[in-house]
Amino acid sequence: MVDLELHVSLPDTGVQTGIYAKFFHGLSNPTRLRIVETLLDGERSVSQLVQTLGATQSQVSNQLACLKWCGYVTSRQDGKYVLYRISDPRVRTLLQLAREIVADNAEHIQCCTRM
Amino acid sequence: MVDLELHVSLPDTGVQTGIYAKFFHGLSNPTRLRIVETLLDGERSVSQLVQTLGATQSQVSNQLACLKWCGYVTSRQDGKYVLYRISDPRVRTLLQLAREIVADNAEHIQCCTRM
DNA sequence: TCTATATATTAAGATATCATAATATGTTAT
DNA sequence: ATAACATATTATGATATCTTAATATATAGA
Repeated sequence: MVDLELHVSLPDTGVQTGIYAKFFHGLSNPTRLRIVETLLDGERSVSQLVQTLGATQSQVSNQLACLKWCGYVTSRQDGKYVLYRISDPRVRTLLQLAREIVADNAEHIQCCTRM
Repeated sequence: MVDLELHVSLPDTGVQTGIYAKFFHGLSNPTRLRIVETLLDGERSVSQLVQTLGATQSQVSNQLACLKWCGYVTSRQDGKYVLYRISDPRVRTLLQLAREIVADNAEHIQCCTRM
C-alpha cells in the first residue's frame, strides 16, 4: 500500500511528489491521452481502440498497461475481448480543467522546445 | 497563435492532443512538480527555489523554462532576482484534483513499472 | 569599470521512453 | 485438440529527457 499522506503546498523530499509526477506522466503522451479521451465516450475493446486511433495493437496494449498502472483505466474480460473503461469519473474533470487552462493561456504556450 | 478548437471526447489526429500531452508533460517530472507546488505558496526567486528544492541552479532554471513554455509559470525581474509565480489559479485546482484521484485509487496505482 | 551575485543557456553523457517487430498467452469455435 | 482471433509481453533500436558541468548573460554595487 502506497503512503498517501498529502503535503498540499509544501515541497517534500520528492518521494511522494514522484507518485503524482508519474500520475501526470500517464497523460503526457498523445497516444495515451487519445485513449483516455476515447474511453471517456464509453467502454472500448483493445481492437476498437486500435482501429479508432490507427495505432498498432502492441502500442495500444502497452499504453493501456501504463494507464492501468497509473490508475486511469480498469479492464474486464468480455468473451474474447478485453474492455477498458475510465476508472474514475474525475478524470474527465481533470482533462476539462487542463483544456480550459491551456485555452486561456494559449498565447504563452509553446511547450518545451527545449528540455 | 495556436489552434485551440476543442474536440472534447473525440480522438483527433494527434495534433491538438499533442498540445495537451505536452501540457501534462509539464507536471510529469518530480522537480517541476515540486517547483509548481512551492510556487503555489507564493512567488519565489530562482535561488530560493534552488535552496528549497536542493536542486542545482541549472536544473531549476531549465525546468522553470519548461514550465514557462507550458504556461504554468510567469516571471518578472526584481532587481537582480527573477521572481516566478503560478500563471493561472486553476493550476492549484488541477493538482488538488489529481491528488484526490490518486488517493482514491491508491490500491490500483503502481505507476508504469514498464514503459 | 570591475567584481560579485543571480540567472540563463548550452553541451555531453546517462537514462528513460517510444515505436516496431516478434513472440507468448488467452479465448472461442470447430 | 486444433485453428483463428484477441490481447499481452518482450526485445531492440531510435528518440527524447534528464543530470551534470561549463559557459554566457544580466544586474547591482564598489
